[in-house]
Formats: sequence, C-alpha cells, structure tokens
Amino acid sequence: MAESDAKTPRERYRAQVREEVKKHAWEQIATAGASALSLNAIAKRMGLSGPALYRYFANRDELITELVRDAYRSLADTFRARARAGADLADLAHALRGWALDDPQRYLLVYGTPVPGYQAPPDTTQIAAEMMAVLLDAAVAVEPPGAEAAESAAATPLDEHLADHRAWAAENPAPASALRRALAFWTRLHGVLSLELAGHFAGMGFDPARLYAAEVDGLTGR
Amino acid sequence: MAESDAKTPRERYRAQVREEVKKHAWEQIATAGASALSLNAIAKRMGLSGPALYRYFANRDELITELVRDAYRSLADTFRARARAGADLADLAHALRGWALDDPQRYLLVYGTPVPGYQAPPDTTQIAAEMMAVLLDAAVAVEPPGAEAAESAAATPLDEHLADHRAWAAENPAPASALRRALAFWTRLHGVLSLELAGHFAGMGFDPARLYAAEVDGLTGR
DNA sequence: TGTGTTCGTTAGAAGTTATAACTCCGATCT
DNA sequence: AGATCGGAGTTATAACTTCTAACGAACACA
Repeated sequence: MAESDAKTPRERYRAQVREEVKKHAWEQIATAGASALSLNAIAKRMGLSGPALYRYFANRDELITELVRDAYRSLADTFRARARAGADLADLAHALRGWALDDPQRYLLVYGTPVPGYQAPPDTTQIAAEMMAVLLDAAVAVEPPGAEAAESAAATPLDEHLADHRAWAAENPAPASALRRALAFWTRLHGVLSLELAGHFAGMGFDPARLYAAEVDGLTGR
Repeated sequence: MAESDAKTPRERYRAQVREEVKKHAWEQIATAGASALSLNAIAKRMGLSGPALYRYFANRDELITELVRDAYRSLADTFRARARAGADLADLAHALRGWALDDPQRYLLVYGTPVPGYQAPPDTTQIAAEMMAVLLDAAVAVEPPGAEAAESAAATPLDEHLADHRAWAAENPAPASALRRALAFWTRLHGVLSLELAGHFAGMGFDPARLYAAEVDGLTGR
C-alpha cells in the first residue's frame, strides 16, 4: 500500500505486481514457513516464468526483507492505532497477542530465528524503536503517580543500570522503573507467545491464554 | 556418544561416521544456520560424494531431527547434572544462559522457529518433560515453607487453572504456585534469551545479562 | 575360500536461485 | 505521426540443492 502512490502508469503497474508477488509470498509462508518460500513457485502461480520476478525483486533475500518490513509496519501500526485510541498496557498486550495469533508465521518472521549474519535494515530498527516508544508511554502511564520525583519503589540493580543505559528510550524522560516495565512487557510476552506459536506447550494441558493473561496482570500492577 | 556402544565392527564404523557427519553439520549450522545445512557440502568436506551420506541418514530432515534430539539431550543433561549437584532455581537459570550463549544456533534449533507442519518426535517431548520435572523440583524448593497445606499466598486465577490442568506435571505433587513459578521461569528466561540471541537488543545500549539477572531475581523470590 | 551384506561410486531426475541474451511492447521525445 | 529508448517477459544456461537407481568393490563371516 505504501508504494502504490505512483506517478507514471509504469510505476503503478510495477507497484501492483510487487504487491501481488508479496501476497502470494505470504500465502506460501503461512502454509510452509519462510524457509520454503520459492520465487519460482510464486512466478508460476502468477502465470509468469521464473526469472520474470527478478525485475521486481533483486533476489530472494530482498523479497523476504520486504516482507519483514511490512510485518514490522503492520505491528507498529496496530500498536500506534491502539495507543491513539487510548489503550493502556493491558490493551496493548491483548493487541499483540491478537496480531501474533492472527498470522503466526508473520510473527515468527519478525521475532523468529534469524540467519547468523543477518543485519536488520536500519528502517526496521527504526520501526522497532517507534514501537518501544509507544510501549514506553504506556508503561509510564501505569507507574504509581508521584514516582518520578521520589522513585518511590526501591530502585532495583536493573533500574540503576537502565538509568545509565537508556539509549533506546531516546529523549523520553521516563523513569527507570518504566523502562524496566516496558522491557519486561516485551520479553515476557514474547516468551509466552513464541513458545506457544512454536508448539512447545502442546500436550501440556494448560491454556496458554491464561498464562499470557497472568503475565499481563503481573505487568500492569497486579 | 549414545550409539557408539556397538558390537560388530561395522556398527562401530557406522556410528563413528554418523557422529562425524553430525560434527560437520554443527559447524555448518553454527556459521550459517540450520536452514543453510547442506548434505552435499558435508559429504565433500568429509571426502565423500554426495549420495554416500544417504547410507547414514535417510534424508536431510532425519539429520536435523537427530541434531535437535542431541541438543535437547545436551540441555537436559546439564540441567540434571546441576540439579544433582544441588543447584537451586537461580543456578539452573545461570546454566541455561550459559548453555544458550555457548552455541546460540543450538538453542535456536530447539526453541527457534519451527516449520509449520513439524511434529517433534515423541522422545524429544519426553526429554522436554524430564527438564520440566527438574525445573519443577527446583521451583518447589523455593516455595515459602508450609505453603502446601494452606496455599499461603492467595491463589491467582492462573493457579486455579493450573491446579486443574497439570498433565505436564505428571505425578509431581507440587502446589499450583510452584507450577506457575516453573512455567514463568521457562517463558520469561526464554523471552530474554531468544530476543538477545536474535539480536533484537542490539543497539539498545543496555546489558541483556542484567535484564536476565533481574528476571531471575524476580523468579527466585526477590 | 566362498558368499552375502554394506559402503561408496557415478548417473540422473527434479527441484532451486540467479544471470545472460534476446524479443517485444509501450511510453516518451522530436 | 514516427523514431527511439527503456522496461517487461521470454528462453537458455550455469551452478546449486535433495534424493533415487544401478553398479562395483570391499569387508565380515561362515
């Protein structure tokens, strides 16, 4: 959708084909995972011959990177939309779970196993930073009021460390306890989600949603 | 190591070659990830011709499954060894992190992105159950004494759910609060570890080890 | 010493990504 | 309108991959 605002008819057509390629790629990924993504198969399903796709994507990696980018954007968009609608930390957690379960492979494309040498393109880390900013604001909102001045609850060792290493918080003046909460939100919920999506809870008998909800409760002040 | 106790010389040789194949496979995985594992490349490095390896592994999947099995066993062994040496929950957490950082791709082979249709072989889920048993015992050990009878701390909604869905705890009579603690141990530490190994903390400025330590502190009763 | 199993080989089928060279259509410029 | 130039799609091809089939040679064992 982002690159469909083109001037020339050629660019319009080009953007449309790229979009169609990505659509087929997502379908393929959803059923067989990203590692099984085949440019040839996509081309054939589109009625094209293999090498034709190289007019639109330099190589397989570029296509996958583009999919990762779109996935990141999708998650950041839902986060931002929810935040604008007044969502609190618990709402964001619920949105995250919904987004993940809606298309597990999309979640795993973002947060799953990377290839060893892979370096995320700068704009995706930019998007990730935006998401953390939204998360951080929500984390600040649930901090007990008046905590900023006195740092009411005793600062943990992690708090002290984060107070000195807050590069990722940019210019957000959130107290260290909020940084810690935002970080825990991310890692704990990802912990439950990724194990659930990978099927590691299968056969254990309990409901992952309850475990998730319990972590959310713990994160939002019980 | 497990299958090297063979009778006939042929079986000895066979087991030795299988072991060497796996050794090369691990090297390849460590540098390029599991998705880039090439039977052909392994054969050439061993001075063999491609199809020769099919005498030892039915196909690529069987080799990878075997590697996953070995990884599981390795993790379960270090857990069990530590537990036997009197390790508490914090020690187990430390061992887990060491094991993961020692060979990130090995950790990701166990807990990383699976292919959609993949069903873990029964014996690996068996090994996973053993690990949970060790974890559960350690979780029971840090429960406040006298909790079993009165369930001292108020039972959370998750506790009630786990009390009714404790299939994975087998015949372990641990209180629900211990089940919850063991589960949180697993998901929270995996959350930090997997994001760290996947490089999602890169550029954020803080030290993942501190975050990990903080989660361990929270898990072991502060 | 003979016999049969197993190992390793080459050949080949059916995939994959990716490049090169060529045709052809369409948009733009004169 | 007509020539031209760029981009789309084609086929052919190279270099990979997994995996099967058929063959020869080596080795253990009776």
